[in-house]
Amino acid sequence: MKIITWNINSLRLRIQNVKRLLELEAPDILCLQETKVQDHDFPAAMLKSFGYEHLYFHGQKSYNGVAFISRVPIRDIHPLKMAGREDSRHMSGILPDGTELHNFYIPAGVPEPDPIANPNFAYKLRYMDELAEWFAKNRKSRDKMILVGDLNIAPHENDVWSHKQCLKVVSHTPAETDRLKALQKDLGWIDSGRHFTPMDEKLYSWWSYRAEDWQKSDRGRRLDHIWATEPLKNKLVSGYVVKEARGWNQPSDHVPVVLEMDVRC
DNA sequence: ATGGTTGGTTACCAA
Repeated sequence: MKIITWNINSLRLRIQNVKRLLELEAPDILCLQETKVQDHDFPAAMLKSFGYEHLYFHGQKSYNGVAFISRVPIRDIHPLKMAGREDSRHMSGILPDGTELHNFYIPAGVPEPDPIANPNFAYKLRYMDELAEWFAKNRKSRDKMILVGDLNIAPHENDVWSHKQCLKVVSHTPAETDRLKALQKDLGWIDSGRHFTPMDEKLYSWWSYRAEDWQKSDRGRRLDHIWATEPLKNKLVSGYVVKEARGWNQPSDHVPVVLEMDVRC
């Protein structure tokens, strides 16, 4: 089974990029964030024509929005709402083998990393706190689960281009990285990105639109993640990012993150 | 210290 997560930053604008990824990587399930499309405008016919029959989406106007583009049916689709808001930032479902799949778009929280001056950052911290509470209360480390998404946090030193210069930049502040690491530790989640790429190697999934040349400056961050719980550990086969997607026509600022597992779905 | 770009919507907000 191959699962991909991708912040598409408008599904309708980048439907041809989605087609290209599906042809290139042929995932069983593509998990999207920032679809920016309401459910009645979701490009279902187009995605079905790409060979993906099972579509699940939870969108809203202009912002946010998550989806599963799948070759296999996913049951018990369910959105979680955090921090007292109705944002379309999560959906979960159960795969045919019983694994629970969670797809998150965690608030970016920009621009200043100050919860008093910046309500967006306060929302992000509260979202993280409630997320940790929800998993602690409702799930166990022995549950077969995969968690993917744009978590908007680069937890480790080599998940950003400069640890020192990013410490006060939203996505790499201790308030955020401590919370993400605690969430990971609680249920013993395995970070597949770092399972397959050593900690001392730079690994990014996002490059800003604002760089003159994203490749040359290479000021990336690893904001997108795929985690798995312990029962799936010995099934993990490979994990990588599709960096070339950042160079496609009208690219998303995020690239797809891939996990392959030795599991039939 | 600042501005740099993009997308959705349609005058700015979110990232």
